[in-house]
Amino acid sequence: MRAVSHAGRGSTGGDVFVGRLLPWFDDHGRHDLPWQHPRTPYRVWLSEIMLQQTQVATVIPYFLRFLEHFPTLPDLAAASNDDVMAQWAGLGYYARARNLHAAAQRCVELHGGDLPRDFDALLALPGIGRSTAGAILSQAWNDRFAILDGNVKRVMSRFHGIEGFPGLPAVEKVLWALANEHVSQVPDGRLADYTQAQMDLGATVCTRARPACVICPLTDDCVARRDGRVEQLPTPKPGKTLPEREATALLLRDARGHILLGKRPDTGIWAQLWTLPQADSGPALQDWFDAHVEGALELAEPLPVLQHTFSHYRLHLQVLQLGPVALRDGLGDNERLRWVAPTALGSLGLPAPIRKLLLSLE
DNA sequence: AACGCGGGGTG
DNA sequence: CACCCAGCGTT
Repeated sequence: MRAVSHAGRGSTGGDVFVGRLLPWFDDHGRHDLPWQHPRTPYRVWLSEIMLQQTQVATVIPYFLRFLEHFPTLPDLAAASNDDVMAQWAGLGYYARARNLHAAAQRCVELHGGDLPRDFDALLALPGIGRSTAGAILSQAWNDRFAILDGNVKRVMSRFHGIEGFPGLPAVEKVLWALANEHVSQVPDGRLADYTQAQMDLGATVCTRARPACVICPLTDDCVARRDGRVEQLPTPKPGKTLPEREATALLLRDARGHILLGKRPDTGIWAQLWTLPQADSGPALQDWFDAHVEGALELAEPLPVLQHTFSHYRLHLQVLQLGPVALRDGLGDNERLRWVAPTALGSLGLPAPIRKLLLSLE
């Protein structure tokens, strides 16, 4: 993939990502995690399953206790389901424990009581997906397989400046391609370290919040760092589509060119701010107009629809412009409704989109 | 493609 | 309190 040969390699042609990550891991990576000593397939597998969506500090005591109860894979396979679930209790995502137990039994039936050293055979075991299979093969046997977990997605997104939510299939495809390209450049015998190095970097340096770019070994070649987009990447999960609401507002002027503003109620959207008279529906707006204004609403000129996003809905606001008009007798110039000179708008509390609209018209 | 699973960290 | 995470299986 061209993106790698450009961004991932220095002028010498080596892979900068790999070349800087491995020495960093030797000096600053984590080398004393329980599943690293000894780094057997069974222990690596167990750790990888426990670490799915769960942090290292949480996993460690469970991992140690679990191994005391089930020292080997056949021990686990032979255990009762209740015993396995009891050892898992508190870790969450209990399907992981069910799958772990079932996979152990399958390994006894099909693979002589060991985990298979084969990507497709691992993938066929319940609870093992593409990333976990790669993690097991690379960590347990130094085989050349990439991983793509949350850490790697974050590191890759930043290092290569990849836009788009990493959960989207199209984005994930790009990230897998980058991960595969890098892993092809890792020296023989260092695949286990490389896999751990990526996770360590993501967990301790290239963190979700407040990444420590100053001490990052990749900082000189990181696209997000270069472009000042570290805080923006990876692109966050898109929020659920907000409900849409529509409303209509009136931009009324009097003979002096003053604009009619009303004060919002004490509660609700835009509470206590001054804004244009507004209604949720056409009839409601007509009613308000007839009660307050001398003139014909039909003559009002529609402005481009304003779009404003609140935390819980998106508002499309149709503003109708009309003037000059006068208020009916006895209305206006009080604490809830008044004519305001354009020059005085800046000193009132106006909702941001309304302020922007009014100032753009002057 | 979207969702459920679960407990813990984080702003 | 809302959001996110060392993912995977199901729908």
